[in-house]
Amino acid sequence: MDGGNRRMKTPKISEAVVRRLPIYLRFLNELNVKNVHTVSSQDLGQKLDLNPAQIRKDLAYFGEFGKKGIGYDVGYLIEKIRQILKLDKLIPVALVGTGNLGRALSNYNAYMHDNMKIVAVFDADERKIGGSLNNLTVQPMRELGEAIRKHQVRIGIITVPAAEAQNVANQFVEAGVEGILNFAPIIIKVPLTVRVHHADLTAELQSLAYYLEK
Amino acid sequence: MDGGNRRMKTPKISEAVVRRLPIYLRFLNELNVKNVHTVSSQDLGQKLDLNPAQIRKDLAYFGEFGKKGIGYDVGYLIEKIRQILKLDKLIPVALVGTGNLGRALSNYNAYMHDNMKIVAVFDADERKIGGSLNNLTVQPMRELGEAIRKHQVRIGIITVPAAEAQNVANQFVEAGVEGILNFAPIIIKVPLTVRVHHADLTAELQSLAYYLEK
DNA sequence: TAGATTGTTAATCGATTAACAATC
DNA sequence: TAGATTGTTAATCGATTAACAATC
Repeated sequence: MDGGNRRMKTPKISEAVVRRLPIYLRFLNELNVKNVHTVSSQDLGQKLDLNPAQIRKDLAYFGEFGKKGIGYDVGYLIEKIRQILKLDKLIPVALVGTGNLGRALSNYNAYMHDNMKIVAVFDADERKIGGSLNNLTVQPMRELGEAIRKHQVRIGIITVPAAEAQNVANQFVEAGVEGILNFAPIIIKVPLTVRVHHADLTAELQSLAYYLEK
Repeated sequence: MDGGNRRMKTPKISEAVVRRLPIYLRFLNELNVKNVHTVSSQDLGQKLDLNPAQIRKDLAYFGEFGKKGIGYDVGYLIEKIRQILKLDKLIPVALVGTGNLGRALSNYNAYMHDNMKIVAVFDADERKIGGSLNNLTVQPMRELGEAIRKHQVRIGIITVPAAEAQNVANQFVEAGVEGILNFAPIIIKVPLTVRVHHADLTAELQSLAYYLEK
């Protein structure tokens, strides 16, 4: 289902593991800012509400980054996780949909995500086109393909209404995007070669309701 | 770790199951709008990229909602899932942080989430106070406790910078909120009686990078 | 009746946690 | 050396999927 084992550099990393790496990275960056140079799986587990054994196991999938009896060097581990997540080189990102959510994300992005950079923004609404968003000019949808190829965009973000999301996804795929982060409340269909993550804010909120008393 | 088995109405429902219920609900609502009256686990699985057996099993935790040989009645299943998720009665929600993300969510909310309603919004920035957000007036933080009690707010949404998130969470907890949806990129600590969901947009995006080729 | 599809049990698969030898 | 902590194996736990009797 994976289409053959690429380079077999890593055996078979589960999604759960990959999703925890950014969490580790973020906390390590905090430690780094505070000039903390060493951290144990114990410390990490405590702060992140995770089992220390799990953290060690997660990291061990990718190499031996720690020192027995000591722990992990913060700077070194940051470097390694950034490599694993491919955040050690610039990843150009495009965004479609310049509503509140789109604007929120491009601000977020402007200073938060090391090496992921929104390089083009699009909107289907003629009135929004030509407007400015975080130093970028909002472009019409018809320019999407060309702009994506020109900037070598690898990841697309969808912040449009559900009814338009599949259409936008198709255009992203057509233009050669490798990954999509979809905020529209709908399951979009793409070829197996394209990875989709679904940030489902409504589902997040509704599932929270389940845990209310009575 | 759960503090005893409450009413034992349901045996022990996993988080994974609960997170899928809103997905089912949303698609069922779409069918309902299209006047589709019956749906099979097969159909659902196809549209939602899930195994039909899993869908049947998920639903079976809560009762026998289908008819053998026929499938599920769309309207009836909607009603049942809404009950399970406690969306059959109004759930008042408060939001702290009226930046782009906060504004995006309150718009979203205004028309999307059946029976979850943002009834109060707050900001720490004096300049934002008194402003209007989706028919609500932005209130200062000092009014949070009183407003939450007055409106019987049960869920709090945090859309403030990481540095302030724990503080806001504390105030939510203090005021008696039962669940928190946290958008700040930090793990917040709350008593076990309060449920926290973490919508980690940065992590979502960064983990996507892992799946890029090369 | 024949065909379809549920609810549920059993089988499989995968992820988390515990335990501990290795070693800094 | 004694204490601490990793990397890793084994044990446990939990979730997904397959299979099928029941039945509409």
